[in-house]
Amino acid sequence: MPNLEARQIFQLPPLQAIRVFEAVARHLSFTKAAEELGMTQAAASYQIKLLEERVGAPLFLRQPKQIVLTEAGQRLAPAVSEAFALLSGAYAAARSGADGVLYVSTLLTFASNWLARHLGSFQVAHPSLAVRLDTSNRVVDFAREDIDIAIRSGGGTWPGVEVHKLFNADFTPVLSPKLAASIGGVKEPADLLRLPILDPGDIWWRDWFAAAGLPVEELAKRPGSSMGAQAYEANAAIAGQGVAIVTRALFNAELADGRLIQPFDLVGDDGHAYWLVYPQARRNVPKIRAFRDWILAEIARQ
Amino acid sequence: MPNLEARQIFQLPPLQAIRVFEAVARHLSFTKAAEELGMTQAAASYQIKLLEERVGAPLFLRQPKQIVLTEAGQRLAPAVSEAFALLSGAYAAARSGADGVLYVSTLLTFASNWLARHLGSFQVAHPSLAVRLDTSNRVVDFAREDIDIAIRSGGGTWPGVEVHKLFNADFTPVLSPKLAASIGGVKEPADLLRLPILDPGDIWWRDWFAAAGLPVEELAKRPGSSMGAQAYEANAAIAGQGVAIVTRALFNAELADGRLIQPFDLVGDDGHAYWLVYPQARRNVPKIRAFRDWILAEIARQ
DNA sequence: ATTCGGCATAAGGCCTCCTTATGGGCCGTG
DNA sequence: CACGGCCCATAAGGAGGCCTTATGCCGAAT
Repeated sequence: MPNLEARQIFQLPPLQAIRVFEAVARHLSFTKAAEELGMTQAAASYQIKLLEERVGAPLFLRQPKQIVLTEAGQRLAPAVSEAFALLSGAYAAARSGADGVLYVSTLLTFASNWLARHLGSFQVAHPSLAVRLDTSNRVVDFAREDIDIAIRSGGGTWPGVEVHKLFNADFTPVLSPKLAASIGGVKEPADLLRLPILDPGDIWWRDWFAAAGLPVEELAKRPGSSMGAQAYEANAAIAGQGVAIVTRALFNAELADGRLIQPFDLVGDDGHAYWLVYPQARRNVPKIRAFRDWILAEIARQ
Repeated sequence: MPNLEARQIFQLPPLQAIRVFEAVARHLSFTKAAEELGMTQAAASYQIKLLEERVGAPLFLRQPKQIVLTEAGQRLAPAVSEAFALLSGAYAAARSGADGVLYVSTLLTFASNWLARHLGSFQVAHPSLAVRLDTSNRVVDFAREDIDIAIRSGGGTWPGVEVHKLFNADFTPVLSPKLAASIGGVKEPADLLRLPILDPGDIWWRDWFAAAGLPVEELAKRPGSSMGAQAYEANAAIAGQGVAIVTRALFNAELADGRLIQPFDLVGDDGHAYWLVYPQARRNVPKIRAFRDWILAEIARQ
């Protein structure tokens, strides 16, 4: 394609030259301006000459001791300064303004059972960073949604994103102590068959049954009511309505204070895990680093 | 010198990228923006990516049918548009505004005896061009003074400037018919010795006396009162106060209407001339071309 | 299902823009 | 008055920013 930018070129000045002009007009010195811009005096001279040729008139009068603006230069200088002030202001705002809000896309269960409990310490550590949660189970596309960082579960293989494993998405049955007591305690896997199974259609149940040596076909007979999220089923379990199969890491608190008990050491693991992910290109963005460092440290503490 | 522009770089965005961003934000399309800027879509994509990396956040969400601004983009776009509007406005003003006034540095005599009589026709031809005369006999330095074009006399060899010869700075004695009649007419050069010589110290008188075969030492005896400009001496001559030595081209009107007469065909010429000069680099500036073309045509008409 | 519109990416080359080196003009000082 | 210092201009040379061409991918619409 031929270079057809002619029209543009006459509407807008060469921007690099304008930047130099702004500095020179401010200092009324090529040398000082060049210093400020981190370039040589010759480069500043070159750019000003360029701009003067484009404008069609000299912008500075070269006088012995110092330079002064010509009439054309005086016309140009104030507006240029103002324009640059605007630009740098907006640029700074876009940089740091965006740093003030962190958009996190997170899975339902993780949000309610992990984030909700720990986010407080992040806020304390980063009081100027507001976190906004986008809670849903879809896999967000960073190119299409305004999301900085996400929690996902799965195999940990997504293209173009940086991934950090948070914990394995293992699974094991849990229930309330009261429910267990109602049948005289849950001592061996087969005891579970005497209790309601929450979301028996979940593939985890089948895997765990198989691993525990229980008849998988039992599951199919059960009334299938899936609530769609571990958090809901766990709440049902806490309420004593049945046995749920959950990832322990998400229920540390309930298991610790006895609202839920894990009757068996047998833990299923299909290789999936919970991951922290964000675009590779943004790995050094301060707010993203802050959140990553915090969450990894928090996970490690458990 | 190491490239130390780091500080700058973080204060101001890459300007070329900003220019592209402005267009993309306006069109909400990489392709259309690239078209407007006279470049390829790939180039626009490249610049936006660059800017996004600098800002540290995506500026656009790439959605199937069209792109939309992210929050960071929305923060940036209005200010950028405004800044560019400012810039292009000021740039245009500096370009055309400077075109509206033509600064002419001119010699005293030329101003009063030639320009003053002809400038009217230039104004008629270029009503939007205001001419400002800077009348003095020094040689202006275009780099140091806010001057577009100048009239100089001399050898015609100045560096860095474009020169056009207007007419030779020849010289010959002139006087009022009345003064000539007062001694019964001026018929041969020696007759002049019976009349007052205006500015006898002028080197032109010596040259002309020598050429006319008159005794040069006569000049030294005369009371020397130099008024410093042909125009003044010519006025004195018109008033009948003596004989002045002047360049004919500057007194065409007086010679034509009889206020002055040129008694002898003998004309001195030291090789000097009147020149139109202006910086070579500005030879294509419209207002300079306009003035040059006009003055050369006007001179040729005589 | 295929095509089309739109953006992303890779590879390669040009040309802008910067650097180094040098010179000139003017001013202050010894 | 000469010399050194400061500042800008200019020339030559080189690196890299930026653009182009070519191609791929994705989603939408025919």
